Order: sequence, then C-alpha cells, then structure tokens
Amino acid sequence: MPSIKKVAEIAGVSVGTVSHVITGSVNVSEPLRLKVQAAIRELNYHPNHVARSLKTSRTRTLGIIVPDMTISFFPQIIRGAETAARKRGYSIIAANSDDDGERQKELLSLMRSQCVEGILLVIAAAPTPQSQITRIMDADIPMVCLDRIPDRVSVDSVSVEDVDAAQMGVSHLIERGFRRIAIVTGPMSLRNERRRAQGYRQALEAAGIAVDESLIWHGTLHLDEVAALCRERLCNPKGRADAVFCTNGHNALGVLRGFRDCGLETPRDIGFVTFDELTVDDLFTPSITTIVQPAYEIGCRAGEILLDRIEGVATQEGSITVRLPATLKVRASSQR
Amino acid sequence: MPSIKKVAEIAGVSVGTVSHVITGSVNVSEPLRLKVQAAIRELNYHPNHVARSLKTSRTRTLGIIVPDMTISFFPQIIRGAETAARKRGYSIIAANSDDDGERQKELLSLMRSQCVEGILLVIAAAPTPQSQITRIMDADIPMVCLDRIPDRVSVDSVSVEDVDAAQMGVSHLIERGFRRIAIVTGPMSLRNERRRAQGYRQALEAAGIAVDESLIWHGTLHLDEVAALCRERLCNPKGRADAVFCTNGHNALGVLRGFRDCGLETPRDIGFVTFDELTVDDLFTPSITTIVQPAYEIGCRAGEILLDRIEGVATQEGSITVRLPATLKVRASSQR
DNA sequence: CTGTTAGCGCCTTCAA
DNA sequence: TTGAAGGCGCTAACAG
Repeated sequence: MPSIKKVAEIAGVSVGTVSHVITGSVNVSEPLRLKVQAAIRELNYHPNHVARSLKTSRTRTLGIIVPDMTISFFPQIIRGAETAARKRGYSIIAANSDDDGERQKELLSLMRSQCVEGILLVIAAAPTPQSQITRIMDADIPMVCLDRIPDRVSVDSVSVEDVDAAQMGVSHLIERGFRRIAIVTGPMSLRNERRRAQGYRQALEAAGIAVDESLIWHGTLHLDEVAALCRERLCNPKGRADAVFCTNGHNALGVLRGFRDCGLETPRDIGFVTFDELTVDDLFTPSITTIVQPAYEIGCRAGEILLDRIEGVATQEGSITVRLPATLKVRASSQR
Repeated sequence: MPSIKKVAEIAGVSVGTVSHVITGSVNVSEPLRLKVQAAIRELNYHPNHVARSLKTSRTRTLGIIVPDMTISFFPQIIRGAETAARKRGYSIIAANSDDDGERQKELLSLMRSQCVEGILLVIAAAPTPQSQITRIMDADIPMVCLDRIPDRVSVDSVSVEDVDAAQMGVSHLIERGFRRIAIVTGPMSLRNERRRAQGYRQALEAAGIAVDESLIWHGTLHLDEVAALCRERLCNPKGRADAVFCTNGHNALGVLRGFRDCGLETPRDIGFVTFDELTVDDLFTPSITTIVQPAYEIGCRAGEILLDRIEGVATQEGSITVRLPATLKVRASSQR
C-alpha cells in the first residue's frame, strides 16, 4: 500500500503538497497538481482513512444496530440511513443484536472503539439497561433511536405514530363488521408494542366495544410460539375471535401459520390485519391488509438527525422526536 | 475520549504497561494489572481502534458488497459472513451496489481507503470490468466472490451448484407431467443466470424434450418488466407454456404478478418452480415449490475462506471454488 | 516485569 | 505557493 510519501516522491514534491491537492484545502499550482494526480494514478494510491481519522479525529462513519437484518423491515431502515449518510460523505457499519442485551452492549462498545461518530439504534427486545444508552451519550456520541424507543431516557428518536397506526388498523376491522377482535403483540418490554396495544384499546373504545382482556395475546418474537399461541386460542370455534390484529410483521407469519394449522382461512373464517408488509402481500391469496410503515424514510430521517447532531447543525436542546404516519393498505384479509 | 495516556496516569503506570494489560501480550503483575483495570473502568476507557489499526496495519475489518440488502437472499449471506467474522474477532462493513458498476467501483475504492483486510463481493448485474477485481487482488487484498461469479477472472468463490440446482427444479416439473416449460432468467451478463439456464436445457434434454427457444425468456431484475414479459407471453392461451421455471426469487415476484394479471392460477392453470424462498412460501395459497439455496452457509463459508486468506491459513495457490448443493422444497405450485 | 520511545500515515499550522 | 515538522493514540521493540 503506497503512502502519501511515496506519491510525493514520485511526483517530486513534498508530502504537504500532496495532502493539499487531495484535500483541496489549499491551492496548489496547476503543474504541481497535475504531477501529483499523475503519481496518484500511477501508484493506484488510496488515501489511508485510518491515518486520516487518527489525525483529524473524524472517521466519517456511523454505526447502526438492528435486531436482525433478515427481517425485511430492518434492511429498509438501513438503506434509508445509508442513503442519508452517503449524501453527506459518511459510511455505515451495520450489525445485528439478535435482540440480545449482552450482544447489544458488546456492539455498542465495539462501535465506540471503532470511533463511529454517531449511532443509530433499534434497541433489543431484551430490556435494554438505560446505562447502555446514557453511556454513549455521556461520551458525547450522538445517538438516535429508531422504531423501538427506550423508556425513561431522553434521546432523539424516529418512529411511526404507533398509537394512531394501530387504531387505524383496528378501526378498519370494526368498520368492516368485525367485533371480537383479538390482538397479538410482541414483548411488552418494548414501548412500541405497548403503544400499539394502546391504539387497539382506543379503537375499540371509540367504537363502544368493551375490551375483552382474554382477547389480548402477548406473544414473543418467536414464530413457533406465536403460532402455538394462536392455535391454542383459535382451534375451538366456541366464542372464537372473529378477527386478529397483529402488531408486527414478523409475528404475522406465526399468526398465519396458526390459522393454517387450525384450518382457518382469512377472511372466510377470520379477519386479519397486521403491521408491516409481508414482502409480497399482494401475491398472497387472499392478500393481507397491512399497516405499512415508511421504513426507508424512518432510516433516512434518523440518519439526517444524527448527522445534524454530529455536525452541530441540530442545535435543539432537548431530544428530537419524529413520528411518521403509517398507511393502511386494504386488501382481502379484512373483507367479510 | 480518554486515551491510554490518561489511563496510565490514573493508574500510576506507564502507557506501555497499560497497553500490555489490554492486549495481554505481555505479563503484568497482579497489583498493577488491577490498578490498570480499575482506571479503565473509572474512565470508561475504550481503546482507540483507529490508532491501533494505524500502528499494527490490521483493521480486523471485512467489507461486503451486495446488490441490494432488501432482497432477502443477501441479508442471509451477510449474517453468515458476520458470524464467521465475529468468531475470529473481525467486524464487517456492508454496502449496497444497487447493481450499478460505477457505485460498485466507488465502494471498492472506499473500502480500500478504509483498509478493510478482505472483501466479499456479489458482483453487480451491470457487467463488472475485470479491472475492478484484479486491482483489489493486485493490491494483495484477499477477495471472495459469492453467488455471482465473475467471468475470466481467477478468484476464490462460493456459490450454489447452479446447473444441478436448476436441473433439479426443471426435472421435477417434468416428472410432474409438465412439458411446455418456460424459463424466466435474469440478466445473462451474470454467470449464475447462464448456468441456471444451462441446467434448464440439460433437464429438458435428459427427458428427451426439445428445447423451444421461444420459451426462454430473458428478463431484467425489474419486477415490472418481468411481470410485463410474462403477461405478454402468457395471456394468450394458445400454445401457452404449461409451467414456468424462474431462476431467482426476486424475479419470481414479477412472474407471480404476471400470473395474477393474466388471471392464471398456479398450479391449476400453470405450474411454477423458482429459485429462492419467497420469505413465506409455505403461507402462500397455494404454496410455491422452490429451490432453496443455503444462503447463510454461503456467507459463512465465504467469510471463512476470506479469513483464511487474510491470516495466511489458506495456502492454496490457485483459486478456491466452493459449490454448495441446493435443496428442492416441493410444494403445491408444481402439482398438477 | 516495567518504562521509554520510535514510528504507523496523515493533516495542519507555520515559515520560507 | 510550497515545504518542514509535530503529533493524533497506540503497539512493539528495547532497555533497564
């Protein structure tokens, strides 16, 4: 790997001059500039980011931690953040926490060591100790939380308008005539799950339907368990729910599996609405009504806020809170 | 950000000693070690990877470039690679090329600047100039290509056994009684697409079915175009194909959209088999028969090979070629 | 076992 | 406009 010294030597100038033409910070005369550029090409020289970072204490790197990037919601977020970052000359390091608090802690620590200039975080479902987050912020590393917002910590955050979104989905089911609407949630340790459950309650109340606690099913994020949960509560036709509302797309696959296992067809036997596109919803037969989150935009906005903080553009004292609206895609599964 | 110097000061020792306890390369007496560790905790000190990398010329970082990590095949690969890397103390920088040659070139250059120690590459569909790859290898940066293997360049590679896999899928359709089997490919600039097309031909020939060139449909990777292609060739019942074989999961969504637009149902009106799980295949109604690639394992193996090269474990002179078998998941779409 | 020190490659004053 | 030189934080000799 040729260094700036080598380039200077070949070009017959000093390293300072080479540095000047690379950074463009200082004017260099035409002839010298050309000689330097020629040398750079000849050597296939690539400035060493590591050395530059050490000198300038700017890595131009962002970190993003998501639970699992094989879940389609997260890559969309990452791509949004990547785009925002790239526009401003930053790159991104993405990593998976597997919803594990310990792993998340390791990653946070690793990213600090790697000197990322800011961190985008979708917290793990395992309760995240407040300290993990405050430690980062105490070290003056800007952080923006996405999708899942931690409790009791004041931190910039971007997510969907969870309550409204859930309410919209449930109200839609009610409008279509469903009355015994069950809800399948993820872990209640997550605030967005709680808020979605709240939206569910509000929708029922607004329609004058009493909330039946036996129709509130708290799931994990494991498909098998969610499927089993649904089987157990749906197999018996007596007093069965006439529709299910699911608070996240991952669990939705478990719910659908549960339907299938009970021989239930939607919407013939049971109505269904879920958060998140199931990748190919409109190809399902029958297709599934979904609450679509603007995942890409969530990533984008979060990235922008983070960059604004890093570059001192965002001067706001308190934490910035962005809540984006979701969209209801009405399809067959909610028609009776 | 406290530095090693600060730690040394607090602990009342020299920076060398601190370094020794951190790296563990040199023995340090119990009492000093404890003092250092206490200081580290007190300061919440994180060793600066950047400085370490500069000194050691080892970043312990790998780069991976995929076309688009919102396509479910790629995150699986990335996670495989991430796991392999983590096991050996490396981290990963992942980026998307959007199948754009220019973008890919930029990323390769960026990663060089970032001093990644090796690169995993799924080449862009836009023909990749050989030079992009040889430049990296000439700079002694190990590289492993995944899934899509470049032509005319000798480089380590890991992918599925494309010919066999395609042949398996098409033979399966033949066994089930389909005879006019169309194939929808991706860009023929990609070797894996060509090899899959070859598997298609071989399967037909092995069954004594003449290849009908009018049933070979070369698609792009744009769903709308693929859907239009299928609509055009399938809407007319006269002489229509009785089954479609699709060479990649992304395009499969386009094909299914085409079916729907023509009012065709699978398998009632047309048989269907495709490469790659459609995320939720067994929930489709009817479910789709797929050729499943061991995506996670492809990423893992590629990561391991790359690390072996980096650490000088892999001494093999020529390029390493790993071809993994695919699995056929028989479901409803191929039953007549 | 512990401390001292020379760079790693680069940027950035500062002087010429 | 150009060049010389210090130092970012760390590791790895080397000396004590």
